[in-house]
Amino acid sequence: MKQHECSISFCDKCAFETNSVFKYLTRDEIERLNYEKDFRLYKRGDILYNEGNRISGFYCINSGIIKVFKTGIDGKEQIIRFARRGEIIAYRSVLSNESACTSAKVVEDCQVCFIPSELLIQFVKNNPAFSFEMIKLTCHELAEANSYITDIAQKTVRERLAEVLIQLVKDFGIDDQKYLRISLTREELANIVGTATESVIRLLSEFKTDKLIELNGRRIKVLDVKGLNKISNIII
Amino acid sequence: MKQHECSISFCDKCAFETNSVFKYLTRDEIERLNYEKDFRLYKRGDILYNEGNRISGFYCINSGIIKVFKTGIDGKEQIIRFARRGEIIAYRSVLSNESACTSAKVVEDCQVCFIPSELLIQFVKNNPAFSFEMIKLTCHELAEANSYITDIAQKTVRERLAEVLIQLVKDFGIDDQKYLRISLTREELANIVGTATESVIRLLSEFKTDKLIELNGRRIKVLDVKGLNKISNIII
DNA sequence: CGGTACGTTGAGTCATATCAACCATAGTGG
DNA sequence: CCACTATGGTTGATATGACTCAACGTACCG
Repeated sequence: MKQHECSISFCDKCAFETNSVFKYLTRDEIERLNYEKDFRLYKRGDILYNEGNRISGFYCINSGIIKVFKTGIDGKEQIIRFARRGEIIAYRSVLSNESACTSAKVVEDCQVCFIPSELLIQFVKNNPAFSFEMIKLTCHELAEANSYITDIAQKTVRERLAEVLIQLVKDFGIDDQKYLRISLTREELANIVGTATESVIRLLSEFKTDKLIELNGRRIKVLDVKGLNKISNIII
Repeated sequence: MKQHECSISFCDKCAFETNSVFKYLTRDEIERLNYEKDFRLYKRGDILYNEGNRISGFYCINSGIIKVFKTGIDGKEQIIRFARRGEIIAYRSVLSNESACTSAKVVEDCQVCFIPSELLIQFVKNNPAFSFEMIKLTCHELAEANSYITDIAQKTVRERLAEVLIQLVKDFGIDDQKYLRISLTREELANIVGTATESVIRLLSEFKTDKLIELNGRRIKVLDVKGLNKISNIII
């Protein structure tokens, strides 16, 4: 878990570029944020915090990708969500003043800002507009979580894998060669879907046979989003 | 979906008795709440609102039990949570100004108060203490949802059913004869666990054989919480 | 009394997990 | 430079948990 100090663009610039919740802070508040934040670099595999940790602040991601997960039976990870540029993690534990109920690990090398707990609490308590946005953010995550519960409970692994691929396309996009802009190990994919690594491998190669995707090691080329949608049985 | 008007104790009294979020409102605010709320009665099976509805307010439960669920493949319900005395539902949709992402149906006859959207939004925008409590509430639900995702993804149906029974004991308690204070159909149990009705029936009768529970129609007597805990493989 | 909703049981099937073996790749250290 | 190890990917064989389908029992209700 290496950390390096270095400089980064001011928070106000970043907040507007990324459309983050910090957009709703006042000029003074964002100055304080800028002053008190701690800029850090992390490499793939680094852990930001672990389930059960009492944490003294939360993180805003400037670049890179973080996975947020819970650890279940015999250490198997269940990935809850990914966080990328402009998104914040660990704010839940700060706000409810509980120890972390998830862990966070770097998927793609990251630049993040660490922000002390007190600051978030003060902003929430003093700035109603910001507070309202935080509520919306949390509500949004809650809606997603509920819908994921329904999916996992009712859909087959095949349907869920197709859905996860579509979701990854929506969240991270594809490059000009149609390659997904996030690359995960088979095990990580399995830990999103909630299945065994071998099942992911088999299903991916089925999708490949059906010309829905192409595989190049860890890189996935998405050929037929409509086809995947059909498989995933998305409820509108 | 029958509704009746009638009188009920003032909100301030109720809020303190039930320890609800409304405890954090000012005297003036709770007066307004009291004045603008609409008291209603619902019977088992009544629907408060449906997924996709645009709703003009939210509900505070005074007595009875409501199930909040999402509708999945071919109409199968996935129960997300229950709400009981002092708890509020549908606030998520109000706050994020989206149509409902769940439905709500009465499990045990209810007295509820219907509160117009504007009121909640005003309270949240003007009362930081209340707003902070709303954030905590949402964060708490989020933590529970995340942990349920992990459970469904990683545990067997048997483990989950045991866990659900324990959770129901925690939430609703047992009477002096050790009967669970909520009675659900087998199908409803299945819709919490995320499985088929028949599977619940078979597993319940296994639990009965193993002297963990006793069954009397819809009523469940919980004999051995420790045993259920062991089966459920609870992660501390 | 028939109707409807719920509960139960058995049999058969299938998706998915598990176990095991093997390959590819990259990094490490002597 | 090569053996060594770790990590990730793949495939096949096998086991089994859980679902589906179907039949039937039970109980309440108008």
